[in-house]
Amino acid sequence: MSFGKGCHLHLIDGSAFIFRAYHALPPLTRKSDGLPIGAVSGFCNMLQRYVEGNAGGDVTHVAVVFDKGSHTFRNEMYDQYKANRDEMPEDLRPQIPLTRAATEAFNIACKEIEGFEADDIIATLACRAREAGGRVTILSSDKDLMQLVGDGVEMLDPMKNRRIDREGVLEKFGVEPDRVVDVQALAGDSVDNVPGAPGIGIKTAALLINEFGSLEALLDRAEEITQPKRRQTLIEHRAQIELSKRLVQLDCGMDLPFTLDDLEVREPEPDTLLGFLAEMEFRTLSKRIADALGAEPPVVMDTDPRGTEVEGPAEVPFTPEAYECVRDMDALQLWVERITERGYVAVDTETTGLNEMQADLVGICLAVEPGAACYIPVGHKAGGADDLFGSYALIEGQLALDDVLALLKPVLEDAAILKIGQNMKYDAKILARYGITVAPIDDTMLMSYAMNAGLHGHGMDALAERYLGHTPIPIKELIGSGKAQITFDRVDIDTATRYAAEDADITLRLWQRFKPQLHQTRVTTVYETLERPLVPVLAAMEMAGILVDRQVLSRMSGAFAQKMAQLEDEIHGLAGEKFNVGSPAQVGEILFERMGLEGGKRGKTGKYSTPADVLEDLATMHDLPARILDWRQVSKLKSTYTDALQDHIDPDTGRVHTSYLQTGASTGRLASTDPNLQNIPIRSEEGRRIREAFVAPEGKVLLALDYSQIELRILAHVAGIDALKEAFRDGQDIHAMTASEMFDVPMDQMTPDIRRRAKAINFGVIYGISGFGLARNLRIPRSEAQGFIDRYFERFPGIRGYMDETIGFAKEHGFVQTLFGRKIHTPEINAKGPGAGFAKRAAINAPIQGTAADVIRRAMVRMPAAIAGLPATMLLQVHDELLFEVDEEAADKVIAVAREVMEGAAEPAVRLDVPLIVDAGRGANWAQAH
DNA sequence: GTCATCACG
DNA sequence: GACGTACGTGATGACC
Repeated sequence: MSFGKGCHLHLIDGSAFIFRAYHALPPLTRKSDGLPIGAVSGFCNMLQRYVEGNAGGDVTHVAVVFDKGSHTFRNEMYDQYKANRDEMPEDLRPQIPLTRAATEAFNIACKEIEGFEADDIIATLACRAREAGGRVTILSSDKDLMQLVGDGVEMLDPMKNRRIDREGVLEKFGVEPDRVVDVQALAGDSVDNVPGAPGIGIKTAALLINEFGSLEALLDRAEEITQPKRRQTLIEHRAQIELSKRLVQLDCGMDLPFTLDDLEVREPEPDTLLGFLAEMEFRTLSKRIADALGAEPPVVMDTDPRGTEVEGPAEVPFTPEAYECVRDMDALQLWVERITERGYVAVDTETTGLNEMQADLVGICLAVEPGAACYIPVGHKAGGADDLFGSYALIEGQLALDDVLALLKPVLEDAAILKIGQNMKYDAKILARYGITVAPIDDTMLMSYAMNAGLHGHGMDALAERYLGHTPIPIKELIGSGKAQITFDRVDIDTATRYAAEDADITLRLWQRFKPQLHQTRVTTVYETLERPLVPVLAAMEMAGILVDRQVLSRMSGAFAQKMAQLEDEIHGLAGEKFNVGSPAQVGEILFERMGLEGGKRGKTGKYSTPADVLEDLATMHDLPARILDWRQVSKLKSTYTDALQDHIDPDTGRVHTSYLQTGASTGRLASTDPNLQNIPIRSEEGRRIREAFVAPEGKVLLALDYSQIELRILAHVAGIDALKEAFRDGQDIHAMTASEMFDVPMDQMTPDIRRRAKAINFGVIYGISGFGLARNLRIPRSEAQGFIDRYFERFPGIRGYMDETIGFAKEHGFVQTLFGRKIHTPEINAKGPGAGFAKRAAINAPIQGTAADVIRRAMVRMPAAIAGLPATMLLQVHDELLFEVDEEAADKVIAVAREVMEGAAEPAVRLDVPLIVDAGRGANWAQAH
């Protein structure tokens, strides 16, 4: 129904509801984890009473409106606005987002707009509804809203159940509703810290307004006032009074990203609502609402006295003995039928190792419902030590691998059957080597990451423990650890069945739990666009690998070994004794005790600390620390790169296959392991040469495309820094521009040193700058560094605001968000002590780093389709860079296509105020491509 | 296994 | 007024 005559709109002041609920109830906590939940409970009860009370009434549209952000346009006018408000109580803060979730669960429109008070949204909606000819009831007792009353707009105090109409307002303010702001402007408001006119309260104000007709008339004709004191006050404080009026005047003309029609009353969806209530563990309310909806009351988890969750009666217990070991094709066929009927299955593979390029399949597990899981052994072996040839033979009674795969392949590739895994990339890569392309997939690890990044890890053991109250069988119990470790194919089949099938069972249970939560926590888009589709892309990159020239590395290793030996002799000579240069403890001992150099600081283990910057300072006084630094550099390059990389060259492909952790970094960045190809040296000339070992095969070239200054560009956008935006749009040297602005040096007189300082500050801002950090980085006194920062904030206003808003948001919600909606939780943000400093800086950095990470993820997801048909393969991602291997002739074409994808990756979801620019290079090796 | 160090963005 | 600080990662060798 389109909103118009005959419609009745209810506007609920959500923030007022929350505070009422909070103060009305004792501090309840959720049993299972101690989460404070009192206000949410009260809030839900109020919503339920509201819904019951209006059943069958004439209300056609309704919205619950909340405040959002601590900084509003009123703070721009008057920085003291609401400045005397107490901090939100610690135990209320985590409940705030839950009240939003509660509103959604009741299927009531939930509205909030960053940087606006609920009152302004309510005012705008009320005005629009009135203009459209409808009726409005505002459920609140806030006197600030009384200015809206009249012409079909009423208020209702939900606590006292008292209507407030024109008479009610007259009674309270002594004037008509349209003059309420005038009275408030004069009387001020100590709660909101609106100054008003000193010495004038509501009574006097009403008297004056009624006499002169309006505030403006009163102020213009203030000379006519007979009482000298009053006259003087009004004349003297005219500006303050006018400011007060602007502060109390509600904004009826906001731009809203929704219409009245969007607020139409909707029936709650029983599953969603009851699911939410069960999650909150509200037993009584769940029952009441289930009755009202005519639905089954949900099972609410119960807890034991230690606070760990145990399953409610409806949960299926874990019974490893019940898992089926599939040993004949008929049994397997039955599983295929069960899966096909259901349309989804949890899958887990067991292999001989963790390297997907080398490991062999040992067995496959399937689960279709809690407790119903099977294990299909295909590669268990026995024999060995006592065997004449030291070889192993397949154990009897297992299905043939080929038969199993032939039967499962159609299921695993069936577009109508969802395959659920925990870290599905691993299983997909294994199965890919057996000719199976697993799709479509869901991944519980990624679901957990999308919902809870920053809160906890996302490995299966941690998730099972936390969400199922179950400790899985540790793999160590099967294969041992250390030197005595065996491979999974040597594990006894019955034992393997209990362990392996349990993993599939757990995965299925986690999936059932997480699936509805994605929506409730509003990360469905993140999961569906940034996580799920990335899995096959990363799998393909990892399997492609990059060609590494062993000879180049080996030669470098040799040269490094010589150099180290030389340096070692020199170092021992300078020190006058032999010691282990690789031992920081011994280095500290030599430098600070034997040689008596100044400035030794002990770390928490009591040993001297000898990091590079300390040694660099000492290097001005003595040759020894300088040589130690040289040694360390060479040692690092040799051990971590030229030696270790050779061990990672795959014997079959001759290439290096890294593994990307999609859930490794809380910000949304990837992490690379085994080996880490995201930290190959580039900054030092010597280290950079290691990149010459990363090569393209004959006839091909490597392409490197990297985003230029992406994090600074995102900062300019999110903090709304016009000067930075303009500089980026004009393609200026951003650090030089910053330097020019800060140090008043014209661009044509810029020196490298001034630019260097500005660059450090630009980066510092992204990291949540501190005077201490900048001072250390630039090696200048702390006071000077602080001066730079102050000037930066002065010259680029908006940065400060961004930082404060971000920290405020984190304190209120417990997380921050990227432009694409990724959540990064900041559980330490309300801690006190040094942890709070860390958390604040991390909170400032996370949306910037995370948005950049989202952008390149979007580019990666789109890339395969964009370069399909071109002779090109995407090989590596290094945070802001993508590396490709392409046929030489196609290089130009691929650069053009890939650049377009990368530069347009934010769109259409986000339209940045600054262009994203991608630089490209090509060459026979990675060093040249840069 | 933890710490210190250092490689990258 | 003191605290103790740049953000995010992974690999290595030393040492317990």
